[in-house]
Amino acid sequence: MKMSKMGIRPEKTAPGDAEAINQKLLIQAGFIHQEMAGVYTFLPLGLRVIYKIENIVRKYMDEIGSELLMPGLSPKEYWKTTGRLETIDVLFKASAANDVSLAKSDAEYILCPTHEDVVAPLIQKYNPSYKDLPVSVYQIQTKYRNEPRAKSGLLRCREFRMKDLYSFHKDEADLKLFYEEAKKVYMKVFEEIGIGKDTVIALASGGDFTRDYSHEFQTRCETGEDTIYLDKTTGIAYNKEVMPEGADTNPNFEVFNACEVGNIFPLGTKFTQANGYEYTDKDGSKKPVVMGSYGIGISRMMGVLVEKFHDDKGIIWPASVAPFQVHLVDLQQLEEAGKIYTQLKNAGVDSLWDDREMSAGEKFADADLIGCPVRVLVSSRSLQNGGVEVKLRSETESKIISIDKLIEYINNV
RNA sequence: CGGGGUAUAGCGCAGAUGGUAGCGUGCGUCGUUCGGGACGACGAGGUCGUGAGUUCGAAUCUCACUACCCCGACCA
Repeated sequence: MKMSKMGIRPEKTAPGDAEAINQKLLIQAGFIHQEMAGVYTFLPLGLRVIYKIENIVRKYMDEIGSELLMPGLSPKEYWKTTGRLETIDVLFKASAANDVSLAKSDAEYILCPTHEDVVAPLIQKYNPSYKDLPVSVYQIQTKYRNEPRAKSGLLRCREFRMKDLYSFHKDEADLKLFYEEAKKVYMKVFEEIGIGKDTVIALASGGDFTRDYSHEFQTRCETGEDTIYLDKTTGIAYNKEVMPEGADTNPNFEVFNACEVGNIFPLGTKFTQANGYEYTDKDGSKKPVVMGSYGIGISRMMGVLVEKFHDDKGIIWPASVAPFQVHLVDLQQLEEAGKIYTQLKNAGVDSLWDDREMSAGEKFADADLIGCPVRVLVSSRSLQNGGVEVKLRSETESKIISIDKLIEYINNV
């Protein structure tokens, strides 16, 4: 992508009222634009990161479920059926009553905060028999939750991207099998994104979903809003919310801040029973379907990555989710820059080509701010020295690489 | 929803005791520069969050409202 045609440019200063580092850097670098508290536009750079994260998630979720897409807008009746119209206090309700064309209508809809209530009747319709189970579906979709206090940039939004997967089983034992498999697949996702070693599975409250524990995927992060207690002998992690008083003085626990990037719930029959979803077993008897739900916060993940991976100059994206692999800096509008851009493109390397007429310092500053893994600098000086100058965002030293070895170099980074 | 803070040019900010708004940056034109946010000259850009009130006169004082940020409560 040519930077001159991106339609968005980095700011020289960070927003004055932002405190969270992800909010400051993502806005300053031009990844997101705030529309309201907790509601953001994903700008070209930001959308690319969202897609990168989503595609990694998608790749692994395809191993355990099939993708579909449910609507963000849903009929109120689904939520009445499950009783959650009253119990979820962050529901956004959409009204059509003031639309002249529907003058007398008092129809009210729900902007979905999650989809258990929508997916259960859907799956019920197509999967009546023991032969159909287990079955699982997922989607990557925009959620709406009227958080009483949106904050910290992408960490806590009122509109956000989420992957949610739902599984349906004949019994608790089968759910348990799937549930454990889902944990493993989740960890693969986090490993590929680059936070595998820093992510633990913590026992947490099941909320009003279940009296059992739910399991949170918590990524170590100094600015994270959750506190995790890791039992050093058993290796089991707990969210502070389920810890008894006094545990923080117990030396057997390692205590650290973390940010929740995923949460999985054994739902039991709460949603299926509310809908009267029973399958017909082999012997002809009716039995309640057992359900689980599994979420990953896509847009929050983007925020967490910035919280974790940055320095005083800007973002340092993990290569797997960087908006571009290469930031091509062209200091003098050289013809070679265009050739290199095409060469990279033909080799399947995404690059952001800074073709703007600006000073070198500004281009370097923007490259550091945006945070692509590899900076490739082409200038009359670099050409004189035998090629292009490459520098990793995570390092300070640069070196000259001949143009014909550039692709090979990048592929080995 | 409680507590605190903020709201002035695209962005970042300054404007004591009331007198009709300024700096930096960015933007436009010209010239000089050209490898870590270059320099000079000229220029464009603001109903000072909204609405009332006090006053001859309000960015400034009073009240109400709204929005945003932070702490707390909440977070299926």
